[in-house]
Amino acid sequence: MATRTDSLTLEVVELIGAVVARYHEEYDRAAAEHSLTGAQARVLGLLSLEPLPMRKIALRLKCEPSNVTGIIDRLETRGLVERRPDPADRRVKLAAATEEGRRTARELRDALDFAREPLAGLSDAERTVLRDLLRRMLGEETP
Amino acid sequence: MATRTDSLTLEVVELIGAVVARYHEEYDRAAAEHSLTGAQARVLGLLSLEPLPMRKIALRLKCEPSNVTGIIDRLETRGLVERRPDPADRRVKLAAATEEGRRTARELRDALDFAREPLAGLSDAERTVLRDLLRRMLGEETP
DNA sequence: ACCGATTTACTTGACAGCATGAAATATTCA
DNA sequence: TGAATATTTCATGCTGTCAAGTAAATCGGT
Repeated sequence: MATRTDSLTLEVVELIGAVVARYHEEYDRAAAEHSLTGAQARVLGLLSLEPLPMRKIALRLKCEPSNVTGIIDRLETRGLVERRPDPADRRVKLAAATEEGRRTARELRDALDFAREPLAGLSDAERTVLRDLLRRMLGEETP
Repeated sequence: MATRTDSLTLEVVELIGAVVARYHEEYDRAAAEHSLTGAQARVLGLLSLEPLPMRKIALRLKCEPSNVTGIIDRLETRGLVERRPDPADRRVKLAAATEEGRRTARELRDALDFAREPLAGLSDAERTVLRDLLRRMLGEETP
């Protein structure tokens, strides 16, 4: 298709690349302020909502379960996360954020300027348009 | 500010997170098809446009120069990149894509479906709107 | 114009984190 | 009992940082 060579599409792709870079910068910067890596911050964010079995963390991160072991190890060492047995299945271990972990996750969310700064210049109407375009891009038809 | 708690903004931020995840999936998948890591693919893409001194690669990647040494080492081992002296300054080494490197970079770009698939559902008018919104988000006022 | 001190470019080595894959253990389920 | 599942451990490779080292350019004072 002509899609690839068309200059408008190329520019949009380039802009998306810039957004991706910016997103990571902000995310890693916010994480580093709490001496966390990006991966640790991401997992802590997940666990601040609900405890999860290791297996499901791996699914969300799209990585091997053996990798999650190490990430949870580091968070656990720092007292941000704890492992609990799952009463329903003694094979699984639930990773849960501790009180301190939840607090850190909250501070992390608050420190993430990405939500505020770049979007601040857009009106509500523009954000709605952007939301709908992104939804369509991602193939989730507007419900 | 109310910006953070407003649900429209939150949804847009979440969608951007999804775009970021999708972007990486596609990028890493395309790179893996050529047995390259994401970082290697990124550097090869840069060098396929023009040779660059190690220092500038580090600037573009926002990482330490010592890190670039290893990435270029691996690409050089595979014959995709070569180091050349800079005639103007004997301290600097220019990394340049070889013929095979440029070919791989081209195949990589062609295999990157991100440009086609998610944008394919959008009309030209919609892409223009998206482009302008992204530009404003990134703070580059439309020239 | 020269020379020593500083700065710049790159590399090396040590170390931590993320990621994979294979093998081991414990538990569940058919 | 035997197959499947959840987690961990181990070996390995890549990315990233930082500190130290080498080589080359540049600057300032004479």
